[in-house]
Amino acid sequence: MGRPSKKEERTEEILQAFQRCVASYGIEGSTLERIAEEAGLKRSLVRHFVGNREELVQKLADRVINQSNQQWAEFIAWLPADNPVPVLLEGLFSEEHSDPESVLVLESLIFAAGRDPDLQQRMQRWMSVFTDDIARVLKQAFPEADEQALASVSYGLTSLYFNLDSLAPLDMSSVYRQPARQAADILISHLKRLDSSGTD
Amino acid sequence: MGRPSKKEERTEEILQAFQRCVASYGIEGSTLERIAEEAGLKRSLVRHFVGNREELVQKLADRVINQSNQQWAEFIAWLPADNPVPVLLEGLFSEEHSDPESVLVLESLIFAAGRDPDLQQRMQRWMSVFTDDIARVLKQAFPEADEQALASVSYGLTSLYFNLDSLAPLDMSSVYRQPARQAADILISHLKRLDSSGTD
DNA sequence: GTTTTAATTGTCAAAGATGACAATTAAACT
DNA sequence: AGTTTAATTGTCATCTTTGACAATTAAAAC
Repeated sequence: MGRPSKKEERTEEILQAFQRCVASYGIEGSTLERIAEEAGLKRSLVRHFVGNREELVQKLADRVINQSNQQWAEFIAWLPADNPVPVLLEGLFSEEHSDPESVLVLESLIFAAGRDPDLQQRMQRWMSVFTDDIARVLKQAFPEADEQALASVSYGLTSLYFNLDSLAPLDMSSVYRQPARQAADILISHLKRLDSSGTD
Repeated sequence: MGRPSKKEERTEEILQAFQRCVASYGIEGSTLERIAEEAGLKRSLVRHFVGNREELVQKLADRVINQSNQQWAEFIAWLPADNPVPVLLEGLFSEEHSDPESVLVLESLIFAAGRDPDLQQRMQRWMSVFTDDIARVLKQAFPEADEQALASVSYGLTSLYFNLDSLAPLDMSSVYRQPARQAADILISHLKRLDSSGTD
């Protein structure tokens, strides 16, 4: 009985609004007032549903990290067993699949990790999962390539991917997307050459 | 006559302190109070010498961009005419030459450029100079390589360089420096293969 | 319609950040 | 010593952000 709770939806709306704010103003620049306005709510409601500022940031981090982990895991699992590399590159560098906002939020979290040991550990792990998963896919496609080369190419792809979105505020993605993609191709072609057993 | 002015030194000290603050708290998180404390001065003095917050940010941007441009120009000019590429890579990826603080500040400026059209233009130009200069050096070393490949490798090196420093808050540079360096080598080796006239 | 539960609104005080300015002190020069 | 210039200190009013909580309204069950 009693009035039905909107806690879950509201929390979701608020965290989404927070995410948008962080993407354009950064964590420190996202005041409760701004978040509330972005969510179309009163500030009191933000506090009522999600808590104080500290909890808000904590929950945003949880949400973003979990969401990213999940989407990434799905993406990796969804890659075709047969010839995964071109699909991987498409997913990382095509305009349709790009999501600068999420990446900017993740970067803000990495930045904030500098003064939050807990967050630092989580983002370290998050980063490792990213490069390790890529390395695993590459290893499968190029089994003869040595581990160092695989690790380097994985890291290289990661750098190219993140850098592209971190330059989003400059509004030059149209200029840099193609070079990023081509640089990725070059890194991959290096593995192809190392691996003459190439099914690729 | 009269008491000698310390405006220049103080301004310098304040902007350096601001820079340190930005590197760990971001632009929005750098309050005048914090900057003053970091500089070992009273807040009134910060205002007295540099002006209000707006001017402070403006002058920081000027300083960082100009300083970066100048150091970069010197670095490029200082490269040996003979075999510049290995020295270029050393400068970009060796631990001794790394300066994460400056890069973090530049990234904060790029981030802030999202809501400041003026700054956006300046950072666009700054970014272009960076990649174009690298492309010029590579062009000289590999004259036969096609322009697209040169542009892609230049952008790739830039991404690897920036990403390495932007991960500084994670305190994993010791892990990622070598992969970054090796990925850079892979990109370069691609140009070598394209350019059989290689003096390199 | 009464009860119950929770969303929603509104307000107030405390803390933090900023801007402005008066008062004082320090370092030069004559 | 006196003058001049500017650094330095201190304070006050204002604005913003935040936290806390009371009062009201809305939606369900009975």
